Amino acid sequence: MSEQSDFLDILLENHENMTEKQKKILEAAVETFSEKGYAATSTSEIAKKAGVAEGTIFRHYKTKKDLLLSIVAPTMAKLLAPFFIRDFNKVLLNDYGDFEDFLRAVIINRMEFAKKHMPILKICLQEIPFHPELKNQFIEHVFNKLIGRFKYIVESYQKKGQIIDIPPTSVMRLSASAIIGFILARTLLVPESEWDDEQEMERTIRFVVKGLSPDPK
Amino acid sequence: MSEQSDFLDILLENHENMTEKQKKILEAAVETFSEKGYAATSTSEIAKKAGVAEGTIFRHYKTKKDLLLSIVAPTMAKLLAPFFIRDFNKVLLNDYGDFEDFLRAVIINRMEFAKKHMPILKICLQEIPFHPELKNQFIEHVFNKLIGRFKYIVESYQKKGQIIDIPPTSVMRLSASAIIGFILARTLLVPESEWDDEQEMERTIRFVVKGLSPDPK
Amino acid sequence: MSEQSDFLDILLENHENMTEKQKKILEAAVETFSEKGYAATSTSEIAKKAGVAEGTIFRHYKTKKDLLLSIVAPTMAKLLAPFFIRDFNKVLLNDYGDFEDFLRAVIINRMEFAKKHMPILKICLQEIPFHPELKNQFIEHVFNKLIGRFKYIVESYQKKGQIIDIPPTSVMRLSASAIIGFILARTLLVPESEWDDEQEMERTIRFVVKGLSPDPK
Amino acid sequence: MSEQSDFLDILLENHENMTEKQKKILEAAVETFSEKGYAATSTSEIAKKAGVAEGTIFRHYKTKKDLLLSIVAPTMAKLLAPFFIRDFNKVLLNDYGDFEDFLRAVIINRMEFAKKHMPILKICLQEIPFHPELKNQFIEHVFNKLIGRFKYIVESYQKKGQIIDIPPTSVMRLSASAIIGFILARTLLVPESEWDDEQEMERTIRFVVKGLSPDPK
DNA sequence: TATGAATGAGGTTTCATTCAT
DNA sequence: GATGAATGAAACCTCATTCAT
Repeated sequence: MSEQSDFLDILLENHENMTEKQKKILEAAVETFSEKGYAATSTSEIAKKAGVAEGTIFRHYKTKKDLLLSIVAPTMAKLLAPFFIRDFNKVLLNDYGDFEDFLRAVIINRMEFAKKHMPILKICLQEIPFHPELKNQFIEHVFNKLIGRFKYIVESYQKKGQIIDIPPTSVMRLSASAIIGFILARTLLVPESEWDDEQEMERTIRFVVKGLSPDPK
Repeated sequence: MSEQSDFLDILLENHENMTEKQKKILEAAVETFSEKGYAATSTSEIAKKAGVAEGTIFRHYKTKKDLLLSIVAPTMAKLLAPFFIRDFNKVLLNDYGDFEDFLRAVIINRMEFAKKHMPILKICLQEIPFHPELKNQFIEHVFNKLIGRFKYIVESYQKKGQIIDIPPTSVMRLSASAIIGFILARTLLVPESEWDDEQEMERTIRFVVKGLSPDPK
Repeated sequence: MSEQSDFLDILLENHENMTEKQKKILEAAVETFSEKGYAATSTSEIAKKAGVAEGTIFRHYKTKKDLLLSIVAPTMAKLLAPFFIRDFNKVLLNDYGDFEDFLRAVIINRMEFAKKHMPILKICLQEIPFHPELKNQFIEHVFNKLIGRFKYIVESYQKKGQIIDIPPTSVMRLSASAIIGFILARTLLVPESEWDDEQEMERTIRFVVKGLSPDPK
Repeated sequence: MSEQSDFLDILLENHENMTEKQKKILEAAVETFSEKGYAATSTSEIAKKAGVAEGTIFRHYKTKKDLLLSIVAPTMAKLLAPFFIRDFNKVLLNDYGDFEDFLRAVIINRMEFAKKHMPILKICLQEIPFHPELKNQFIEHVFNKLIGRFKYIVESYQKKGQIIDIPPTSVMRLSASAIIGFILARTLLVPESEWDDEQEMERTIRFVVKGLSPDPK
């Protein structure tokens, strides 16, 4: 399954009846927003890149902001959170005995996801701070649901004595920092340099696992 | 020393001969760029907020981009890196025996710095990805110098057997992730909620220290 | 007979083969043109209000202007003048002895007409000044025919010594001003306030009759 | 005193500090709005006619609507009503014994006013029905004040036995219809034809005076 | 016949920048 | 140095109209 079609599958989940041109518009918008930022992108640029007339954009999206939301909102509401949660369920059902195995699965999974959807994720990251609606959507659909799931998982590992006894939110913050830092370092800072993926991942996992391990009695 | 004057001190280091109006322009620009993003901010808006005429901005800064650079560049070149390095020197001279003490000092120091200069840091974070000059400046003046310093420090602690034997860049990535994650969580995600600063900091320090500690032989 | 069907009857006089959609389009156009003015009304708005596709309008009316003309032209050519003339004939055939009786009949008749077709009349009033074709049509089909008829009637009353001996056009101007002023005051200025229709009409009739009565010898 | 400068005097009453270009914009806007209607006039057309850049319009008037209001509102608030009232005062102070003399003065005065400001009056007439703010302003600043004044005058003539004893509003309606009908016939319908101004005016005055005269006892 | 996606010209408005004062 | 009117290119958006289905 190619990245392209996968991306469209996701954005199309509820809009199967999408024109070819509309798809082109979405693709062009994602690419340009990601490269230059939302505010610095002009609709005429998107139209040109999509190979459509500028008016066509506004037939499908009432405003430029609408176009942004139609990219970011489903990414957060239907893509990020559900995927996350589904993965976590899978992870739980598989009943990884070790926190380490669980962490490894999550990192690999999210890493792949990030690689596939980097442009759209970059847009989210860049625009959420400037658009209160997006911020609210993020908190509601992503953050809160994430916390709920994570709390349950962490507590189960804490009961097993594999994680130190601190609030699950703190566990989440520390783990997420490491994972996101790993992804960002990988994709943004050193995109082409010497970087042993396998090794760095192992180092990250070891770091988190040891960092969160309980003190010996 | 008030935050205001401190901010201006920094941006003024090389431009002692700055008019009152110019200072007002800088302040207004920082505030607005931070709130709405560079591309979404109009110069007329800055002028209004600064209480100057629209033309006055262009008397001091040839273009709007110039204004951005005059905020971000010195922040990175003279503010971020030098401060960092100076602190590190202090830290080293004081010869903290424990890596833990060193880490604690760094976190407290950077935390204060971030609190004081949040708007300007937000601008950097948001705009660096879209402006190649800034990206280069960042890598050259901040990232590379940081790595140089850090490498030296990490290796000294590795020699003391307090840090696991992995590449200093990995140590830096893992530590920085935790610190930056701590700061972002503190300032962006939970700006007003229940958050025990002291405790969370201790948890973060413990996490990094344990996470980087060498395996027992 | 409902107002709706009556309206369509009139506009349909020569176009018996009008589809249901076409009727809907005409109704929607009349309503919207009247509310917002021709230039400020978009064809898509009409389409939406009529419940048809945007393209359907242009299947029946080559241009937007065509749509306007197809409303205004028949209203003037077949609706306004003929009705007027027919009434006048009736009036004359009945041979009202008194100018006063004649005037009363005209006012009542036109008042009812105006109430029934206010939107379409408003469109005519608003758009005639901006469209030379309409202006010509108005002068040719309404104004000139009206004058011809009126001249004959006025002269007959002048012969009877019931109207002062001034040019019929002046009589027409003065009478029309009073009648139109009456209708506008009634429909536009005081649409809901205290207004005794019966009494105001009597006052208007008395005003015109006395105003046009010959000087006593 | 030329019509041009007079017009600007009026619109400038409160804005003495108006750019030359701004005046040009106002003139061009009045001319074009009057000719083609507000909605059918483009700002680029106004700019071209005024000999300024399109942006210049929006430096002085935030929106196109603003430009309309800046023409119509003062015309109604400061021009129409006050002039009217001042004239009426003059008229009263001069203590015209006869209602006929009073009427003659009013007709002449308003006729001149209409001739001078026809374009701007046409704009008012055309646009008030489509803009609720304007409608309210008209009722508040023109209509209500007019009624107040007129009531007083009419009643004084009714006491003198020169006007029939009907409500002053009815007197006003009938008189205004005749005057406005006179002006419109003169300026719109027969702008160039054979029309003896002097005679038509006398006929109108006679018509109103006789039409409103009390019944002989 | 009816549709509605697509168009592109043109509409209103914004904005960085210039320049006479 | 400071102003703010002026600019004109370009931004976002609308709309009458066309055309493949």
